[in-house]
Amino acid sequence: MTGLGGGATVPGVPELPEVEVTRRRVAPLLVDREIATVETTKPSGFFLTPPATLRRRLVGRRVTELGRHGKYLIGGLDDGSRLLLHLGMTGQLVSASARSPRLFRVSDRHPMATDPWRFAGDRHTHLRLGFRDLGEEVWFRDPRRFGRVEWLAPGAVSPRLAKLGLDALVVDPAAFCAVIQRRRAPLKALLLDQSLLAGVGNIYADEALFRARLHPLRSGTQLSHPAALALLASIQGILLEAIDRGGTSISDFVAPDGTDGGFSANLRVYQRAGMPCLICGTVLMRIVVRGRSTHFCPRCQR
DNA sequence: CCTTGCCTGAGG
DNA sequence: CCTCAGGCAAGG
Repeated sequence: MTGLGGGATVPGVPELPEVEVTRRRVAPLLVDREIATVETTKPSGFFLTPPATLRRRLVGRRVTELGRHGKYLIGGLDDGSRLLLHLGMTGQLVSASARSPRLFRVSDRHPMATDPWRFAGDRHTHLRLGFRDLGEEVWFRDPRRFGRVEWLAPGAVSPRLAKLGLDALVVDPAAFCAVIQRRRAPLKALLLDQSLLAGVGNIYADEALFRARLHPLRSGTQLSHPAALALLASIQGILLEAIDRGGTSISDFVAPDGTDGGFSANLRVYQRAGMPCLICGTVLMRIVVRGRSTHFCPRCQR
């Protein structure tokens, strides 16, 4: 998923599609199962809820559902409490058993597919959930620990969730236009703002702006209604495409043969600065907006 | 240095 | 309320 390629340059940051693909793959393992064991690493910023508390609250609970809002996974438990998971930059959920640890991967060509053992039981696995009557466990690995785990009491309001805007796949066109067209900030900044629209990260923001032919520094207020509608269509289109592909952007590895596993073939501007635009041949540019790398075609995107 | 999310402080 | 710079966390 990330940092595994040793020299790969495409960051495999989980955004909405990767989180949704993870949700779909993990849900069958969790839902309607009773949590029997909870193992963690020592307390750290990764645990918004201390490991000991987590253990006490989760053991014996049955998982009723696994939902998603933006980049957050939300596990529902049978006592009305919830378990919040955020994959951060390098988080991944792994299905594992003593017999055959297996990674929830996004590509059959991923090196993890042929070498799953390298991920078994290493020091980066911070949360392990075991279930009654099920050999397989669900592991949360996260080498950089930008990910987060939080237990929410029944009825508790999570400030993190409360701040989120509508999910990028759920928001309707009118609501999107209303929120984006009255903001003066650059479109790139607006798309990254999780309180406006939840789920879009750096990669898909750049790709969506390119497909909508909009300059990342354009102000939201400068968007016509049709342009705003087109932008939302681009965003949702690329997110759905990515989900269909299995969340390709989750990979940032270099395959044994030196290729990148096909990931960058799906990217038209992200990390392609200095290369020719696939549409017009103009050299693609990289600028920094809000401290984030931003890639675009100066000719196609106005 | 690079990434995300969160926070605070400085300004409009 | 809105915008934006800067810092933090973490590791390769």
